[in-house]
Amino acid sequence: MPVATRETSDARIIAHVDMDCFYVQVEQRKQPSLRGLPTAVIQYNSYKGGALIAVSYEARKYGVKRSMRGDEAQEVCPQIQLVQVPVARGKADLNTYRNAGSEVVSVLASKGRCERASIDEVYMDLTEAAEAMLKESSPENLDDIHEEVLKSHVLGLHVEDERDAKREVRKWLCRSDADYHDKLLACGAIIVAELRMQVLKETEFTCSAGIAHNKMLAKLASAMNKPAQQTIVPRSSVKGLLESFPIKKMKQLGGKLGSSLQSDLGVNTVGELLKFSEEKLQQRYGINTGTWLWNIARGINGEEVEGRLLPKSHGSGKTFPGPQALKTISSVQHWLNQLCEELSERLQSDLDQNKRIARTLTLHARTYKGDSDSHKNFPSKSCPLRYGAAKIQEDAINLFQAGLREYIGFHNNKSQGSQNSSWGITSLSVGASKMVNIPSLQDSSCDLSRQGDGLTEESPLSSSQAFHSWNENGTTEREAQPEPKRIHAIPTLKAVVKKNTAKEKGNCSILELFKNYSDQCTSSEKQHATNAQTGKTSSIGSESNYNSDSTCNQVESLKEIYCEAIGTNNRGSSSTQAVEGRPSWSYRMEEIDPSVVDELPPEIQQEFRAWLRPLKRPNVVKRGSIITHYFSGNKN
DNA sequence: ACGGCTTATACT
DNA sequence: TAGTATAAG
Repeated sequence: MPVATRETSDARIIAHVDMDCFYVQVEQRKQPSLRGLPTAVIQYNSYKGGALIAVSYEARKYGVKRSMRGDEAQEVCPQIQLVQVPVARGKADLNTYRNAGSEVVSVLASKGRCERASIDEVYMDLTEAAEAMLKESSPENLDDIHEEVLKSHVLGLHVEDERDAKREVRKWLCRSDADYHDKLLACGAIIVAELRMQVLKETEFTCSAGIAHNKMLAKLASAMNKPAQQTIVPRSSVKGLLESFPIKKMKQLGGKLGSSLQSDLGVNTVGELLKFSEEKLQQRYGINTGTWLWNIARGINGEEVEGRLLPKSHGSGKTFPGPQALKTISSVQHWLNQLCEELSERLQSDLDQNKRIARTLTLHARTYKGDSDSHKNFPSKSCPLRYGAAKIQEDAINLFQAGLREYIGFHNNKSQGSQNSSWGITSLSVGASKMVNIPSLQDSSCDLSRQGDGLTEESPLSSSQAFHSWNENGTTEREAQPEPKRIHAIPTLKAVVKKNTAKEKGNCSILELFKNYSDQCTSSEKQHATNAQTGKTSSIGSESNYNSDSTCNQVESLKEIYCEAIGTNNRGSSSTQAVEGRPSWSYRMEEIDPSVVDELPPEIQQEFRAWLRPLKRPNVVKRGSIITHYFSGNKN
């Protein structure tokens, strides 16, 4: 029977795919003679030989690092091949890399839900694919496992002798006493190896990957063995992995937050985070961040793979460091024109290929910060976006002027008409955001499955025309236009909760537990939930006694909620409605006393707690306020 | 005041 | 909402 799991449970199979020194590979494909040579991609050759933005693994052996200048790189590695980023309109042009990234995504998207995490990284949810594979042939029966799979690294698997590695990995993959999670992981690893080979074949790019039960662990793993390798994270290895893992290397903790963890809490490894209660972390870092930290310390991460193959915004920018700072309106005008041209071009391709438009134009600028006392930043400004390079340019310069007036007003002094020196712009950028699909050209089938083909799809004229007619009589009256049907502008909290609550398939220890539990806990019908409980049930959950009526009731209600969410009581579709009005639920999650979870068997308490907890909560209460402290439940 | 350029997200 | 700040690579 098809079983369901909530996505926040760790029965998922998640992969993180990370292209190896991607820009270098793109250049090496363009210029194959560079293959195998120490190579780096640089931009702006002028100052100290340009800045490195990607370094091949051959070059890394010589100590070449990103964030070296070209000159520096040549000192440590004289043979290094330096390739320049393409330049257009006087600025770096990353389009070739963007397009190459899209090539990769469209290969990967054939196999499962993909989230484009950056130009060269993708998350995949392979749960369904892995389950399907496991269903028809468990890896234990697989004689024919490809070399690439055997080259996987399995965390926590000890291989005495390197030469035995593949044999050991095969044994791990095929061992018949593997638990369900490990078998699914094995299937995931097989799928990922296939995908990586397919990427290589179709794009000539190598990549590395991590296969784990959630995004955080998958991401961690993909970086552990590079290039062109994959790493598996069995559940049993998580604790040991995180224990000594440097906190600053965790995603999201590389900046100030991570530093604060170190200096304020004295936490240098993820393991050391375990010492702090959830409340303590919430009190210090806010409700969401606190809970997030508490979870990642335990290897728990319920974030979903988004299913998004296209970027949510486009931007074009350039810096004008130090002496090159722009000091006249006309120089700003010039550069804004360049940036807007590029932006407009990219918006037009996006429209042609993906049938969507951007609705907001944003301008950012920076001024030098050094000496002047008033620490005021140049304000960002935005306005409705009108298509066409000329219009974007016009709007952008107006935004700039508006920002400048404000900036000068705050800053201090008298404006010198147009010439001079109370300001200097060190960075300019324009961005387009709030992408929405165009109703008329959007076919009714689900776009997600088609997005990957955007590149190959072709009907530029028709799409432009459709757009223009839609847009025709209202550049300013845009709001009066009929709204595109399937706008999902901002995911509301409700939507998030819904996604996390109503869910699909898989298998889960909780479900199994409840099966057993209801077998023994006589009544499976809720009306009889008040049945007298005898000591018999305690055989499940250690010594804990389910002897209080209310506890039993609540445990029953947990069960109902769980069954509801996974659609065993109702069809999956009804659960959508259940979240909005909850007509079909007998209990609300928030009515459950959290302490009943303590009564559950220890092995699933953590899982259930993660499951009960909404992914995000509105951050209403001020950080560290008395109120938070006062109402925070007690957990050890 | 240089590592440049892009993107995403959380907070307010 | 718009605008700011943080983070990543």
